[in-house]
Amino acid sequence: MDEYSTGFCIRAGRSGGGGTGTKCGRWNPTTEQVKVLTELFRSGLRTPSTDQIQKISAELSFYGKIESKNVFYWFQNHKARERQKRRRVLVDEPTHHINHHTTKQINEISEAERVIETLQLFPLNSRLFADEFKENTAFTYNVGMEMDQPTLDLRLSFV
Amino acid sequence: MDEYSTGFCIRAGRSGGGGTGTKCGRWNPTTEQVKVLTELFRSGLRTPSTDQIQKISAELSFYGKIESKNVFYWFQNHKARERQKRRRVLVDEPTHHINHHTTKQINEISEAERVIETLQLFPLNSRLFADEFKENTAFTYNVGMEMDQPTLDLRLSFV
DNA sequence: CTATTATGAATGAACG
DNA sequence: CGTTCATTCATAATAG
Repeated sequence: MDEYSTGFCIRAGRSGGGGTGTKCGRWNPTTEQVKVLTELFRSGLRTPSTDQIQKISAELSFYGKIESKNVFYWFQNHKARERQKRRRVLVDEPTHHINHHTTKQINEISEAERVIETLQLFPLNSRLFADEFKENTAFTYNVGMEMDQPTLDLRLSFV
Repeated sequence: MDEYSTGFCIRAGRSGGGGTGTKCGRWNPTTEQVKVLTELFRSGLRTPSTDQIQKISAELSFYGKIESKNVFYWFQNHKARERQKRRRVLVDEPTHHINHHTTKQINEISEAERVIETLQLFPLNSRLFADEFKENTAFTYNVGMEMDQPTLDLRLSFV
């Protein structure tokens, strides 16, 4: 239809040789990776700094191939889509209906959002994650604590 | 359940022809424009001066609607992302023995940057690009400077 | 297989 | 300049 399809994405293509399912297409996060990322997001982390991104990436690499940019995009997209949805709800909801039950967890997020502002560094530990690999052991989220990492400066430009 | 219909504001229908009226939305560069810009960037141009921007914009306007600020932003973004990308890869790719290769490339670029600093003007040959796509051939105008400037061919071995 | 959805990736624009 | 936001493109995943 449209001709403006710049289509120049990473065309993995079958680079002669083994096509061992090496789908160099796009990153396909594992369940565990998504789980961790989602947890971080729910904890309030919205825009991790470069340092954070790299640490997160490093930790998540335990579960499978991953790059920093994947983490970067993941948060970028999640935040954007969160806003997108919220926005749609607002638009979809004229000034008529006073309250709706569609605004349920949105409030939660707003709440958590504030909490993370002072999050120093998540205690990501490969061993830790490995242990809870399959077990649904509640995450040991020592948000305010540091394991053995020195108080890393991790301030978001909050106000 | 998602039926995003944020479809207001035409989707840049500036397909060559009457690009008139197409004013909403953001600039959607044509492949030709991107190609030229990329070429310039690869030639070492990183922060074009106002004059350069003006001329580049003028040149690219042949391929479609474009403003100076688009060119300005394009270079800003491209440079920033190139750097960002390099930085990530640097920290993100420990599996590879990164000799001084990376550094070498950087130096090369710095060098090229210096070179382009004196790049008088457009080393582009419009006809070349046009020829590659359609038949917009007949199209020999000079970027606003003297027409004594012979059509330089800055073609790189790339593409 | 084709159509739809979910989401990774890209990038124009702009902010601090 | 580095970072952030918004829209859009492309494609893996999944429904039909």
